[in-house]
Amino acid sequence: MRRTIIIYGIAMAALLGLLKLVEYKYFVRDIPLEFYIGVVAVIFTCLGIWAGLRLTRPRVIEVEVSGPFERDDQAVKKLGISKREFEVLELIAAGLSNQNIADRLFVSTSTVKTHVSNVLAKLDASRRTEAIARAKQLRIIP
Amino acid sequence: MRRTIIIYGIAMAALLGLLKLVEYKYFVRDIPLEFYIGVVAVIFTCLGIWAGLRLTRPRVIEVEVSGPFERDDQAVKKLGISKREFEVLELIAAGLSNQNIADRLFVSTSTVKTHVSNVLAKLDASRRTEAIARAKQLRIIP
DNA sequence: AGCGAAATCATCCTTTCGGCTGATGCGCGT
DNA sequence: ACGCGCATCAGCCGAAAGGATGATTTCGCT
Repeated sequence: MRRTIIIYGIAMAALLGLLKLVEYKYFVRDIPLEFYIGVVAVIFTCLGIWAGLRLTRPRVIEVEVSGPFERDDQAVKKLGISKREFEVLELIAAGLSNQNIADRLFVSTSTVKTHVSNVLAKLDASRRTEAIARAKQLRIIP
Repeated sequence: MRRTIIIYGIAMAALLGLLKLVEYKYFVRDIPLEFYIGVVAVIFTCLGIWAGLRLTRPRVIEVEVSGPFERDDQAVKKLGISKREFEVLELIAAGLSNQNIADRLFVSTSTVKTHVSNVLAKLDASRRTEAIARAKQLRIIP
């Protein structure tokens, strides 16, 4: 989150600087102001869309039909797995890498690694694939 | 979606019109260009965020039935996964490391790695966790 | 207001994985 | 006999994952 804001700020600053430069170097005054504004509008619209998507929490997905899968929340609680850790566990099971997870949850890979380590410890696993297998077995993921 | 685009277009046009108006009426040239640009950037960033969220909302996915599991041998054959490779895939899904698999199948880790690589390629995955997810989705493992 | 649990991030180090290349042996079918 | 698919093994390299530890921030609850 912080990172995105920073990146956004930098991009904004860079763009303004660039515009300033262009203005002085190439007599931008000759370009109609509307065009100028239009370019900025388009660029920032794109940035806005990007930022908006980035900032939005991953919509969970969920589906369920048929399968009589029912999460054993009891087990989750008993193992002491926190909410965030559980999210990470789900993404692991979805086949994402730490980097992928970090991007999706909008945190650093360090954080993801910490969560992963905690999950592994709590599930008594030493590999993520093992964690998936155990979690499935314990009925805490489909 | 269509409506969103229309609204967006109208908003953009209205804003540009407004700016033009302001420009002529109140000598906007006196206002520093940077400030001008900044305002536009902020406004369009917000619009971008709003539009982005609006445009990408509904993303519902599938499916799945989970009754008694039934392997889709068709899929396995279609993917060209050999017998041995399939064995390895099952052990991967069971959470074993390459070393574990090698021990269990009485072959070297080199062999296991080769099989794993082939499986990954055939499932179009780049991590074993991804392979597990895809295999599950394709109903070739439970 | 303050305590404790979560969540976040970082660094260092080791192990495991994955990609690539290349090689050998075996059975099967034309 | 020859080609072909499959299974087997090896070595190298870089990337990803895992373990250990410490620090800071945020947040819920009392």
